[in-house]
Amino acid sequence: MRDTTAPRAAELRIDAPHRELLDQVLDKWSLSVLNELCERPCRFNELRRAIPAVTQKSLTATLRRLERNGIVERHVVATRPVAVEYRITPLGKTLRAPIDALLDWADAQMPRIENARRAFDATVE
Amino acid sequence: MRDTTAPRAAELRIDAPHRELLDQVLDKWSLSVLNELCERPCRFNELRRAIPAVTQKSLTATLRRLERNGIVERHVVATRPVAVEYRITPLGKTLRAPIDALLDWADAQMPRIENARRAFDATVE
DNA sequence: CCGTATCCACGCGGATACTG
DNA sequence: CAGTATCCGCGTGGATACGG
Repeated sequence: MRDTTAPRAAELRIDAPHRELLDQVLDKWSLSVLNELCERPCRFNELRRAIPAVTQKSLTATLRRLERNGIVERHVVATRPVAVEYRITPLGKTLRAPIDALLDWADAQMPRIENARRAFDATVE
Repeated sequence: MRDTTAPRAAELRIDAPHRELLDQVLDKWSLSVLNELCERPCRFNELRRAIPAVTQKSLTATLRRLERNGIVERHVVATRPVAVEYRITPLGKTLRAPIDALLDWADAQMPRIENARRAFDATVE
């Protein structure tokens, strides 16, 4: 919680580490992956099926990035062939609330946004 | 507001329009711009000075995108030379809360994230 | 099943120069 | 002052093929 008593704002600095973190955590496929893993642990190919548009390469990259940031865990079960299960971590769960806030915002404001886009596109034609 | 009465999760769909909207609103420079404009209306070059790392081209693009989505307004004062003032709109202000939630999360969890990164990088070396 | 390796196209964003 | 125009490198992400 940042200081809300300060009359001046300006303390809302978006520095490089912040930006980088948000980029890693909010990138193209992360939200979908997080969404799935918030419900249940998933195998790699379960995730692929749940998110049909993602390629294998991108899904691997997304999972590695989230793992590196401590958002998901990777569990390898040494069967033949191997089974790999991905789970959300406690740290990852703390991301749920702010992401939900963002998605709620998007849901709520989407009509106004679309109006604004139409209006803008009309003036520029 | 999504339906919070549903016991099941899985309703947290991230579809293409959602992703596109978030991409437009959370892109590389938008947070910094929004941050400035939440405090006060700004001229173009005021914004450049406030965000030294942004190029003219990128700042223009960011402002156009935000304007198109109804997040900021552009006011041209017909002096010589022209003055252009950018302001946040009421719609834009509704973005503040979810973005703050995200930045608060980043502030709070940054140490844990950095630990996770070090641990991960150590195992992979 | 769960990846890695390779190739390639495309678009973003920076640098620079110029204009009303 | 507030942009537009142009060029260009570089990373990201898709397609495809192969490996443990």
